[in-house]
Amino acid sequence: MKTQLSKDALIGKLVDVVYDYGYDGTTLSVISEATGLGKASLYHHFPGGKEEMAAAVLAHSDRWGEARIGALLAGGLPAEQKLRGLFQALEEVHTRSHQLTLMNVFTYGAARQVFGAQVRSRVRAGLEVMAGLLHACGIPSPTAEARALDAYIQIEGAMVLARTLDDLEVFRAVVRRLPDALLAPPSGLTIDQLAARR
Amino acid sequence: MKTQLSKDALIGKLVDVVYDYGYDGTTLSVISEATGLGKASLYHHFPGGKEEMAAAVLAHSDRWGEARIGALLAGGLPAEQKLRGLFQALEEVHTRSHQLTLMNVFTYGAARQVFGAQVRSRVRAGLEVMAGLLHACGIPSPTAEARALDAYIQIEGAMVLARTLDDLEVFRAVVRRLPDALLAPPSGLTIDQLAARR
DNA sequence: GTCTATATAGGGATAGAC
DNA sequence: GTCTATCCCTATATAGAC
Repeated sequence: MKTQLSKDALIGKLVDVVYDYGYDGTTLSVISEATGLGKASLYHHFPGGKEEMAAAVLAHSDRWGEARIGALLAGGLPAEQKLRGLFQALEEVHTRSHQLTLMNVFTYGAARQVFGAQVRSRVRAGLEVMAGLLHACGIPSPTAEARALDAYIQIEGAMVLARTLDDLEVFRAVVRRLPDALLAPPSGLTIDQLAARR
Repeated sequence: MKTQLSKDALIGKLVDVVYDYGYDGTTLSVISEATGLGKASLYHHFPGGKEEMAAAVLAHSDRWGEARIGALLAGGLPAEQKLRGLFQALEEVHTRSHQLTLMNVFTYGAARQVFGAQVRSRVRAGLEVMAGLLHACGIPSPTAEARALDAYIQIEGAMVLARTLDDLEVFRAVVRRLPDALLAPPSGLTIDQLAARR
């Protein structure tokens, strides 16, 4: 058979594996089993081997961002709806309680040397996008940047706790309450009023 | 020579390596280089091999908790000082911007099967301790539990972002502002007033 | 308690048939 | 485009000398 799996489907499997096992834990044997392809076939698609496969995972994340988030930002919605849509998109891609993130796959060990800088620049770009949205929602500039960083911290932390406690709800609750918390007027609601809004 | 490195010092090296490389990335070669011991010597100290070495890292974390946190909790300080001391202890152990955490080493891939449940129970215990302290500080019970979970989320998330951005300050800022945020009266300060207190 | 040497398995990677 | 077979290297682990 020429093709059992489209390139996109192949990369999709790759993404799942990497986010389950981490970079070092993702062996060619694991990929082979997950995709149904032999090791040599994997090298046909990715001559650069494991490193190129990991790069494909990163590139997949980029494409997803450009498609899903880019379309959202380019659309005619008001800034607040864009921000809320962003968190909705986030909830859509994190569906398993275990499941790592870019930041928890590529920022330590062997992967850090190769991909650390790339991940950093993507995160920085993401922080700017979120701060920009908050600014467009009326949050003054220094506060907007601080809240964007806080948002990332809480998102990543929620994923870590969800994985550790094996409870996806931990992540969902945070993602759902964050938009209101971020959009609160600079001297508005108390943290508990915000928590009660969940 | 009989002993170049005490068992405690040996485990200390082990801890550093595991928190730098993750479970899969921590190879015996890396450990050997970090400790100056040959592989066979490592097996003398840990007959169970890599798994026992990882278990020693977990046990080290337990001992640290019992010593550093246990003493704090057993002491005669008021609850608020105990809580603040807890965050101070946290800042003491996280000294490098890269550096993983228990939750980011043992909760995925091969390690998850072996150590996932242990880490989960330790985190649950930690959550109870923190909620108990908050309760003792006058935070009513459902709020205390929610804030304890939020604290863990922000701590872990801050470590992830600090590692990704290679900036330890990200972590430090969160750890320093958290005590005030957690101790705020249930309908007290706004989130920005809290942020301004950093 | 540490070492050298070695056994065995699995990792990444390639050649070449189909 | 996928496979089988194979290569080399590293990983974990052990035996036995010192």
